[in-house]
Amino acid sequence: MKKKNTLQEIAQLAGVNPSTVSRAMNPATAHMISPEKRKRIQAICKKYHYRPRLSARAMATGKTYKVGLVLGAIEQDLSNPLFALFIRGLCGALQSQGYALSILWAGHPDSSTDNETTAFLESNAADGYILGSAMLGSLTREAARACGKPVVVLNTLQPGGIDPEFINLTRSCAEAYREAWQDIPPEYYLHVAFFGKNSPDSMRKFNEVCRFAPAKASCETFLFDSNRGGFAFDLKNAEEFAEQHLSELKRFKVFFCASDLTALGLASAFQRIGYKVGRDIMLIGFDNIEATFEGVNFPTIETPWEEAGRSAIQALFENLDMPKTAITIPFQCRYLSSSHS
Amino acid sequence: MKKKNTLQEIAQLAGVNPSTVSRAMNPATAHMISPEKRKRIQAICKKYHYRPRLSARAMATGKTYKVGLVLGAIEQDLSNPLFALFIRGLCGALQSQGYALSILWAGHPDSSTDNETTAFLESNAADGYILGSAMLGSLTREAARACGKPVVVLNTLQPGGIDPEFINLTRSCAEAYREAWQDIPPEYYLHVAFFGKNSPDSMRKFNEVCRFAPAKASCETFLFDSNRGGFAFDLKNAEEFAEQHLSELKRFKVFFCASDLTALGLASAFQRIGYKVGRDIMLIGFDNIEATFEGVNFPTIETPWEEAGRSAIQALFENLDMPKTAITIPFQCRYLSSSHS
DNA sequence: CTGAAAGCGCTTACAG
DNA sequence: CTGAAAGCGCTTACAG
Repeated sequence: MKKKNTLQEIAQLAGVNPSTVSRAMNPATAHMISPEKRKRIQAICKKYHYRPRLSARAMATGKTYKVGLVLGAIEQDLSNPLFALFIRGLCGALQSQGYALSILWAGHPDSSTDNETTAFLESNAADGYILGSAMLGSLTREAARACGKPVVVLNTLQPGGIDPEFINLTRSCAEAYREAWQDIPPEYYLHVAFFGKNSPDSMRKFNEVCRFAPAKASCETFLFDSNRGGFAFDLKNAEEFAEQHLSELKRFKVFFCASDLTALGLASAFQRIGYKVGRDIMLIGFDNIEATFEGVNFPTIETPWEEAGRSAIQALFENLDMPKTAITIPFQCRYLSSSHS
Repeated sequence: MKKKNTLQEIAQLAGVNPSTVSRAMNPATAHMISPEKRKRIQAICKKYHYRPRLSARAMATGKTYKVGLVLGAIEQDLSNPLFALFIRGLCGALQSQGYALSILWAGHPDSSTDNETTAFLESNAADGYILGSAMLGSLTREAARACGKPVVVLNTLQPGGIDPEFINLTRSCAEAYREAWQDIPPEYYLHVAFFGKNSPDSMRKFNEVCRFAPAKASCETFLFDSNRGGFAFDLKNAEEFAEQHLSELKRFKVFFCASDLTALGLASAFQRIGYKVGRDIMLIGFDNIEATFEGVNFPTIETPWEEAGRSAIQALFENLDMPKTAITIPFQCRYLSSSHS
């Protein structure tokens, strides 16, 4: 079947007006066409692999059917498996509506790619944007602000607070940490530590841990500077640090960990000296990677990244007309007790 | 400055014909306009943050200014830091030409997202496609074949051979392995092993190692089944396996490793028994992650992923008109001796 | 070098 | 339920 290229040609083949074909092919208007005619038209379209050309439809409707994901340090953002889940959420929600995700590499702040990004934003290349990285140049942020389209910022990655001009997608771990504390026997309250890589993200998590600590509890920190970058080294880095500081670490019974990988590293170190996780020490992970691949055997706190991606898209679609409201879309982390695996 | 939305408005402001504005704004035609007029028009456009709307331009030119990256198992593909480099290469090359990358999640083979992908491909949503994953449904592959647009397949991920209907981006490690062997003292030729995770990718690497082995050399394999998925565990998995098989491993002097991470795991295991890498044993890594973050202290084989991304785009652009030629675009791996760090 | 006009392939009031 | 027509905002021969 040779591919037919335009509405016109299909209309001729079907012996109807192009507008009839158009209506039959659009789910939103298909009901206007009599069932027999609709079926016949759709059959012809399928036969010739015809679909309305997206750019023509875009021109006619004023939409672009694109949402732009603006990334700064691609190599960092994209190499996190959890970010991949977020993207999957974005793509899933978009594609079911006939939209697609466009990646915009804003490069390093204020580089030439920053300008390309600005150009992209100013050329109405998408109906909405998602700022997915903390590493964005001011030019890019400014252009996003001025583009007249709704913008979602991923606030987990954003050290600052709520941005009044954007739609803020924020992570809320309150409930999860509260539940985690409830699982800790009170006799351990004075033997709780936070363990993880020294990073702003860890500090934020530590603050949350403290915020929801019971009255008589306390929490110390063990933060290691990672000489090797990338989360692929998190496990090993954690293990090495733990081995070096085992004598101090042994004073504690419970560890809130910055990630599942650091928790696994800590576990390895303890296992080497015969400690058993769950018996001698208690670990509470934070989903970093583990949950995407297999069950964990200690409790962890899960961030519903895919769901967050879907929420981001939903928020964009709901704000297509009134772009610049200060909105906060929280997504709740969940505490998963160890039995979940 | 209120944003001006159309060529018309800008033309009025500048007191010229819309076509003159159009020409002044397009780098390819700007030379047709007298310098003074051009400057004046460009200044006005900048002042009002005006750029020609991409979808209108697309309609007029018949291009889409998009290239689609078709991904199957997003969570796998995107979570590899090296794939991120590939994407950076794609985005960089595209953006400098006014193009953007669209992500297409084809989902699990033959699921409903497969249909969405087909719909996307049939609606002329991009000027070319890159099949970035081995995990693609047959529907998707078929649609890519039929879409009348150039298609690049990433052949490193493809177990099969060259596909005559696509542009094949293939990795060539011949030269790198040849050089690697040259660095190995002949007295070790009978004490060489390949070490890595048991996977098709490892097997292909092992085959290459053997193919370029000197006449009197031999190479055994040590492949471990990874009980934990994801490359974040590669290091730890390798280390554990190596510790369990240390007595056998000690028979060897040289290890070709499937990745830098597995090499690091192996190194850890040997270090625990006092061996020193570079003195007692020789490791040859394969860039998996390490090189993106820091120098390695053993030789490795680097795949120029970002360059590969740029090559993919170049190949697409060169084949916009004659899409279905069997083309092979090789990208050469490089052997990096340990001195490079 | 610049303008007037046709046209890209759809969608969607409007009329019947 | 269907058709004829206008229009979305650009680009690009064509004419001058």
